[in-house]
Formats: sequence, structure tokens, C-alpha cells
Amino acid sequence: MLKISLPDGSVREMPAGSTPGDVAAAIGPGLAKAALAARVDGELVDLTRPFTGDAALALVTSRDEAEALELARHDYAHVLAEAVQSLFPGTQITFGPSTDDGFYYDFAPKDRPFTDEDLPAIEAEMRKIIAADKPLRREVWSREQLISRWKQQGESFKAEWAAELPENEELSVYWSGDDWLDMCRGPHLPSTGKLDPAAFKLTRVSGAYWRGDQKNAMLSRIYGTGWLNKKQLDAHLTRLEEAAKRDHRKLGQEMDLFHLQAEAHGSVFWHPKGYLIWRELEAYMRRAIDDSGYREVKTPQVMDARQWEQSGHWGKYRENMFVIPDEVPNVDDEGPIISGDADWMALKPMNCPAHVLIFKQGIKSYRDLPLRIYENGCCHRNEPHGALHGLMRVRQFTQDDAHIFCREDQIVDEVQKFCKLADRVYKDFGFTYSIKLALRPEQRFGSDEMWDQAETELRNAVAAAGLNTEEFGWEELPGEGAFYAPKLEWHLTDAIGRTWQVGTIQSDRVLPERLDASYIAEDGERHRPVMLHRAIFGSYERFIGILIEHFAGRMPLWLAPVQAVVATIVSDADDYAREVEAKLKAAGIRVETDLRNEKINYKVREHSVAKVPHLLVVGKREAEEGTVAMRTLGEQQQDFLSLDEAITRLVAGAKAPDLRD
RNA sequence: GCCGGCUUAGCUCAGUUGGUAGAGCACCUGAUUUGUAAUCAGGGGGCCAGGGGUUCGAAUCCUCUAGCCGGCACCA
Repeated sequence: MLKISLPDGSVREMPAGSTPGDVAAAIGPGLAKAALAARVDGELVDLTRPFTGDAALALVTSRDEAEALELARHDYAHVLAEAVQSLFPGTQITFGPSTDDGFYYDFAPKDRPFTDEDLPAIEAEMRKIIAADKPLRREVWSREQLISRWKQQGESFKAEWAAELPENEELSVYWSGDDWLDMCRGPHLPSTGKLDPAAFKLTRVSGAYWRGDQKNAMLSRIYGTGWLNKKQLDAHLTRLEEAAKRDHRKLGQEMDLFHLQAEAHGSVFWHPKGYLIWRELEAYMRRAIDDSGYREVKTPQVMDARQWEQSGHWGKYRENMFVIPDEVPNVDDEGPIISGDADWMALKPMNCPAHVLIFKQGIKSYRDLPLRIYENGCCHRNEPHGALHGLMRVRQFTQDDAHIFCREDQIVDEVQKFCKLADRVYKDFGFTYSIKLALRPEQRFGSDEMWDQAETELRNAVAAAGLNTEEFGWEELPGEGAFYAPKLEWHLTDAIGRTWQVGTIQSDRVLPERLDASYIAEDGERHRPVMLHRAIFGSYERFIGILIEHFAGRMPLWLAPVQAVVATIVSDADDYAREVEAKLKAAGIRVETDLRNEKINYKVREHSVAKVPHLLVVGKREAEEGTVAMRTLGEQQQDFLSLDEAITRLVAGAKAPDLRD
């Protein structure tokens, strides 16, 4: 007999060969029905997996939501694959995991990739499989058995994969009923009927490379969202709809902040209102860097190709650079003619080499270090077209870029200072961020010792700043670093949960070497400085995109392009409205006046839709009394204030967070 | 760059089996002087993304190009 101990401390004796499902049945039929999987000695397994000895058992039911969701989503993926093969014979299956909100499965289609129009039929087929309540049964197979089965079924991707699974791994397959199987580590629900047929939805199709490699075949991926019940699914779909309303591309147009057009795709046309936000950010950042010992510079937009050759960009980054001939072209009817041996120039894709050139002017002493050079640096990168995304990924962008030239022994201190500065900035905007450490990539410059040291420095600095915790989503990303340095990365999240890197700091020993930067140390000798690349907004474009989504367009007063509108009720109040406007302007408030012959209801609605933070309504009464009726966006109530009081309030509310008392 | 989809008025979108383009909002004009989320009436506005085909005839079908959207890959 086996001794199976349960979470409540009790122990049950079960015959050899029993399974967690048997224990559930022995406890009661209700539990047997509700049980989805089991934790045996901590490991999540199928209900039908026999115990191998005495064990600690915890049954998993839908109350264990995280685990139940994970299981359900994995099962949805299998059911999707079975449905697709049943409707589209000859389709090969490859791989289909669960995701944060559902699942996907990658297929190698027989004739054509799937389209959105295929999804309803596939959903219907999936519901049939769920209704059939097919048992999901685990078997352990040998590698040879697996490979020959896949080959015989024409599943070349599965066969390739099976052949490469680690030698020591137990290889399992899962049957769905008796007629369909997939290779899978499991665990799974006991049967397809445990899924709620109304709690999933196939959402989209997409291409995806086999094994995530561009050189491989393009597969056809089907995404779905999957939940434990319909209520959860509906709540999720509602969340998505709400998120779509916060999309910065939509709000940017509605609020007249900026536009994009084909003639300059990937570059932003900032309209007056959008550029006001930009200017406020710029002023904010200047105050921050001035207070932190940085000095602002401005460097050339175009530099000679030889300079980029020396920095290494010409070799490593040229396909992303905009290159132009350094020659006045001959122009005829056919257009400009450039001779083949023109010298080449390139628009800067980053600011670092130019900052090194500034550093190299004159002789630097160890007393000059750390030297912090800041630039609102406008960069151009010829990004792959498919990567462009509103303000988040553009081809022309302005970084809040700085480079700190310092000695080895100053790195940890500088990184820590930067962590604090970045933390303050993100908090000023109300953001919570996550922080990652991207470690050495396969293709890299420098010795292993250099990388050990550089990674340790960043790790230590983060630990000293107390940021290496779950609260900050701390994780290390092997292989994701830059070719010259490991990267600390700060990430923010957009409306629909995609994360975007904004801030970064990287310790670089390669570029100072390549561009021969040096300083004179105490010993009178030339030494190489280390160069820390760092940014907090990342780019103004991306940061504004995230700000818009974060606030759903309702910018805090200090960033709002129009902070207040004075709206009249009757034309008798026009003169007074102009007086209010003038006084607000004199007090530094960005204000507009609406004297149109329209009902006040109409004006309130229009300016509310435009997300103006404050509406100052003036009618006959206010004009006589020298007051305003102030209404705040999102509230229905109005405050009747004297004009002076209203101005005091607005001025106080419009202060940038770093200027508040 | 790759896979799928989309592109009709300033905006949001209709447009039947191919038969010469429509609504709401916005805009302009007039009336209305109104107290907190849309006052009424009239008017102007489109090379149906661009090129090339098929057809007596194309917004509609085919094809190429561009951009956009969702992913993938990329992202110093």
C-alpha cells in the first residue's frame, strides 16, 4: 500500500498503481469531477499518472486559477491542432504553447496559410471535440517510436524536433481519444470536456518562423484567447476593447497631437498640441540633467562614413543607416546623377561617437571624470518596415541620450546614481517599471573577463539600489546584450500589455578603445575611460506614446496642451471672457476661449471630448461678480470661484512634479 | 524583410450578383443668446491609396507598388 498525504495533513492508504484521480474518487464524487490535475511532491502531473511511491498530493481544481488556466490553455492549443488537422488534412503540426491570455499553435499548411475567414469553422470543430469529451491519455514512447510515427504521418517538423530532444528526457505523447496524438510534456486535463466551449475565441492568424529563425520556413500561426468560463472571456474581450480606446495612434489623431503619412513613413509630424507635450518633457529633462551634473551638447546630424567605419557602425549597423553621397549631384531630366566614387556620409543612428569626439577635444584629466555629456539627440535608423509602430517604433527619433566618461572605480556609483534618477523620473509620471539585465550575446567584442566584470558591476549597482526584486520584475536575459556591453533596461507597458524598453544604461569599454579616447591619470599616464551609455525616456516619441496610453489621453495638467478653456454662455460675457483669458495667460496657463454662439451643453461636451482638463464657464452672473464656474474633466460638479482663486488653483495644479513644494 | 488582413469625403464607416458613390459627425451659411456632455435648417465637399490589366462597363474581378493594422523576425 502507498501512503498518500494530503494538504490537510491526513494520510490515505492506496493500493500500488493508484493515481491521483483514484484518490479524488475515494474522497468523493464531487472532488473527482472537479479535479483537473494533481501536484505530486510539488510536481504538476495528470490525474491518471500512477504514483511511484509514497507521495504528498494536492489536487488541482478550477479554484487554483493560475494552474487551471495554464492547463486549460495548453489543452485549447491541442484541441486547436486536432481541429485544424481534421478540417485541413495534410496540415503539419509543430508547436503550440499557452500564452498570457490564451494559446497559439503553429502549423505548416498544406496549400495556403490560414486566414481570418478560416477561424469560425475551426472554432466550430474545436467545440465538437470539446463536446465529444475525449479522454487525454499519456503514454511514454521511445525516441525511435516517435520519429518513425511522425515520419509515417508526414510530420517532418515533429520528426525533426523529436530527433533533437535531450537524450535523458522521458518522451511522452498525449492521445486525444484514440485517433489523434501530439508529442507533449504535459500535463493535461483528464479530457477535452473539462474545457468550457464558450470560454475561448480564436483571435487572429499570423506568420511565424519555424524555431523563431528567419532562415527557416514561415509557418501559419493561429492565436486564441482561452479562459475557464465565459464570464472571464467576456471580461477579457471588454478589457481589450477598452484598451483599444487608449491607443496612442487613435488618440493622437483625435486630440490633434501628431500625424504620420506615407511620404515620411516612420517619421512624425508633430502638431502644435503634441509638440507642447514634447516641449514640457524637454524642459523637465533639462532640469533633471542640470541638477545631476550633466552638460548639454548638440552634435552633427550627418558625419563622414570613415568616422562610422572607425566606430564600428559601418560594419555592424550599416543596413540600418541612411547613407548619402557627399557630392553635389548633376541634375538632369532623369534626376540626380551621383558618380560611383562619391564619398559617403551617413545620418547618425546614435549619438555615442559624436560624444566621444567631444570628449577627445583637448586633454582630459582624471579630475574631469566622471564627465557627463547629454544631448537631445535626433537619430535616424532605417528600421525594417514591419517593425514600425505608431510613435513606439519610428525611423527618426530623439533620444534623451547621455554618455558618462568615467574610471573603472566610478562605474558602480554612477550606475546607482542613474538608477535613482530614473526611478524619480518614472515616479514623476506615475509609471511603474520593470528592470532587466541583458547579458553577453554570442557575437561580441571583448574578453570573457571583461564581460564577467561588466555584468557584475551592473548587477551590484542594481542590488545596491534595491531594484533586483520581484516588485521591479527583475530578470536577467541571457544573450540579449549589445555586442559591446551588457545592458540594464527599464521597461514600461502600453495599453494592451506590450512592454517597451525606454531607459537603459550600458557600460562600454569597446567604443573608447576604437575611437582612442583617453585621459591622464594620477600616474601621469594615458588611460582609457569607460563609457556609460544611458537614457531615461529612451526616445521622446516612444515616451509620449506611452504617456498618452497611460493617461488615456487625459494628460496631467502640467503636460496638457490646452490646460483650460474659457467658455461663454451668452455673448454679453464675451468681454469678461477675454479678460479671464488674458489673466490666465499672464499667469502662464495655456488657455483658449470659446465665444461661439452655441449652447453651454454643446461646449461642455466638445471640450470634454477633447480632454481639456479645466473648463471655466462664464455667463452674465460671473461677468458681474468677477467669478468663474470651474469644471474639471471627468467630474460633473463645478466650483464657483473668484477669478483670482481660480488662477491660484490652476497655477498650483499646473506645476511640473519636480517643481512642486 | 516574412505571413495574413486592410486602404471609399477632414473623421467614423455603408456601398447588394460588376451598371458612373452614400450616411453621421466635422466644415461653411442662416436662424437661435442658450446655465454644464450634441439647437434647427440649408450648402459645399470624393482620381473609391497609386499603376497596369480583364470587361461594352470596375470602388467591386485579376495583378504590381506603397502605406497601415495584427503577429513573426529585427531592435546599440
